[in-house]
Amino acid sequence: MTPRAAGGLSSRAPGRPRSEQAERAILAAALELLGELGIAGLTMEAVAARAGVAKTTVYRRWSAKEELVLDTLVQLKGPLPPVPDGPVRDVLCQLLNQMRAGWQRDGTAGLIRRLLGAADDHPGLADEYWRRIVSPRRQLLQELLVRGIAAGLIRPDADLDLMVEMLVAPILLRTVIRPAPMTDEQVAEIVDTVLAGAARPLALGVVGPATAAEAALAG
Amino acid sequence: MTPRAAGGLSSRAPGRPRSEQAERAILAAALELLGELGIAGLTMEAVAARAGVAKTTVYRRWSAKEELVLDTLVQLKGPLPPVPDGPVRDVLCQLLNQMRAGWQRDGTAGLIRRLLGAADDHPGLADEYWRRIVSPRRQLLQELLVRGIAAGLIRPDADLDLMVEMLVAPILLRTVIRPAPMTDEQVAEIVDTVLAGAARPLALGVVGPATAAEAALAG
DNA sequence: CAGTTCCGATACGCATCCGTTGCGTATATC
DNA sequence: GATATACGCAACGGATGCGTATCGGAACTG
Repeated sequence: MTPRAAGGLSSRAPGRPRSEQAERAILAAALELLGELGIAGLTMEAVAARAGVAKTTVYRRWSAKEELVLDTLVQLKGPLPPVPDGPVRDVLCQLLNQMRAGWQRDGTAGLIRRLLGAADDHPGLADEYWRRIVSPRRQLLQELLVRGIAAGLIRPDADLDLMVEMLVAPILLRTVIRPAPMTDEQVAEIVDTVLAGAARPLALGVVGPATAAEAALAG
Repeated sequence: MTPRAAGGLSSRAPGRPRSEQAERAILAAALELLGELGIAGLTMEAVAARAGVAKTTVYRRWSAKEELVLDTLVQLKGPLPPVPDGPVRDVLCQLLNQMRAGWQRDGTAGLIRRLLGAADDHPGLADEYWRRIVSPRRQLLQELLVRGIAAGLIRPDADLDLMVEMLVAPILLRTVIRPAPMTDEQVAEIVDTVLAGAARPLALGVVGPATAAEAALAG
């Protein structure tokens, strides 16, 4: 589509070149407005205004609103944080606190809430976000849990998918779904709880006596 | 406002009375459309059409769209399910599976996602939903955990708020945020994990040796 | 300088939706 | 029957937003 893609070596295309600064400004403005107003609330006029650019300049690059929104989300990916070395338990705390900080930054929580609400209108967008951003980080946690199995910290037949969700979901709830304060100690509490549960041989042996005591107390 | 509120005993207000059937049809249609299209997508014309009613009939009862939406949500409350008797662990499984079934019914998940996305536009609506629907059920779970403390199943200084969220959040994630299959066994797994973590005296004694073993393995 | 493309500004056509109004008809009380 | 209200239908004014079109000027190539 773009003439720039064709001319690799020789002469550039004739005419005034497109301003790359305008392109960056448009994407930045779109990202902001996306978090503030959501997909439905975002308007091309507002994007152009905040970017300090005429509406025609936006439409010259993205022929429709949905294309702009998709490119805006794609630029979000960011590099995966490197996995630090150390005991699995401490690394888990560290990574989860990192996620928490990310969700609490700026308007990130609002942006994710907006995307959730619009997931049914634009399934492609939500899938893209999940594929590019969520899945890799989830994969990373899961590999960490595998290390935990090797270290004898987690029983080998544990449901790792479920464990990852038990680690992430409470933090997601307190940062994105229903923002509320959350301390490092609480994150550690979550990690220790999940690890304690994953170390348990098969549950019934542990829960049995307690419920028996309770039954005796109730009866 | 309504003349019906004034005339308690004697004569009814003059003129043709309002159709209560139309009122029910409007609320039902609004609820459906709210789940399908969200607050922003819901239009008064669509509500009237689906209810089989003229638009004026809607505006005669609710003077604006937001008022209709609020009344639509309020009718959702439904009675709190009675707390069954039995061992805390089993009752927890039962209640959580009940919540899971509720979220998986019909378009409930979509409705909640829509509300989440619109929470920033209409903070009053989200608060109302939380106050009327979420909080009572959360309170119920918390009281159940108090019973668990009395039974010696949970250590007395446990963070009950956090525990409730650790129980609910993973289910919320798999039913509302990112719908995926979930079995009764997985719900039980969550309950047992959280209970195992809450029984632990103070964590460090349990995690210590495992990380030590891991450190020996890594070094 | 000639040719080409980008840019900003403005205006437009088209569609959607909110909330209102007018009118003829239906259903109630006195 | 007189009166008062609700109902369905249709149309309207006002606002918003998408995507397009036009125009003068700016930037870059040969």
